[in-house]
Amino acid sequence: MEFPERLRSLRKEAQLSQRELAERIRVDFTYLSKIENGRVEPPSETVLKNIAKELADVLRQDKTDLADELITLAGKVPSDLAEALPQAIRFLRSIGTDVRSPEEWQRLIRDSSQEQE
Amino acid sequence: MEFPERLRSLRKEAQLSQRELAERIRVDFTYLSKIENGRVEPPSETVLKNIAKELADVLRQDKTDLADELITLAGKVPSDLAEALPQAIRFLRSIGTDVRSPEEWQRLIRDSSQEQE
DNA sequence: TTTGGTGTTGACATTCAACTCAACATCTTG
DNA sequence: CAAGATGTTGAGTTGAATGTCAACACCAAA
Repeated sequence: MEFPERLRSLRKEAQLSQRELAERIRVDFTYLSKIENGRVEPPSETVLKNIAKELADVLRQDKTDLADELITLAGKVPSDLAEALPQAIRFLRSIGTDVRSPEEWQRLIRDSSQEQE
Repeated sequence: MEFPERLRSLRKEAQLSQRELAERIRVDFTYLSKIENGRVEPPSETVLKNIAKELADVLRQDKTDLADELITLAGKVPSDLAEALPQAIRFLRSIGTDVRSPEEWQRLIRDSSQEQE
């Protein structure tokens, strides 16, 4: 699911109108509408975090996890994670991972989940 | 070493003047000066890649590696890597890595280098 | 001492992300 | 139908990112 649909889905799950959610996160509600319709780019990390906070609150989910989901779905990199990334890239290269290949990540996920069986 | 000094160092290593490098990457040479003096933010990923290409060419280094070094030093995330990142985050979480902790990355690097001994 | 090569600076230009605002459409329920 | 709640759209705003341009300073060699 892409970002706009995911956001709308979460908002409805939380049973909030665009106006309600928008007021809580202090943006104009018409902006939310455009976001949910993909008429504009996903919002800033700040707004995404605010959204995640409110929704996680209502839905009793983990705030950080939800923020990361939304931020990465939005095609961005959580800024605090970005700070750790130079290290991360070096590490992944050192173990021979092609850090640019989603397929390879898929494979790693499969491998690691099998280890736990 | 921070980005500005690293860039100047590489440029000198390649024995290029600011004007020479700037012309090759098609930006104004005064912009390079400001970058090397930290008077402005590091340039866009596009410019960084162009810089990496020229310098890697002269210095006979790997273009992608140099680009990644410069881009991450500049506090940015290589855009093609960013695309793989949602997968990456899920994987790293699945094996219990705190993806926000540079110290943890350090530890992983140490561990993996020991494995190879 | 002036000339050519180099680097620095301040002021400005341009573009774009990230919104707001006013107006309108639609839905629904008494 | 009327009226409140909800959602959509187009046009405009604003500040930050990403540069350019003109001017000047420095230095080494001819």
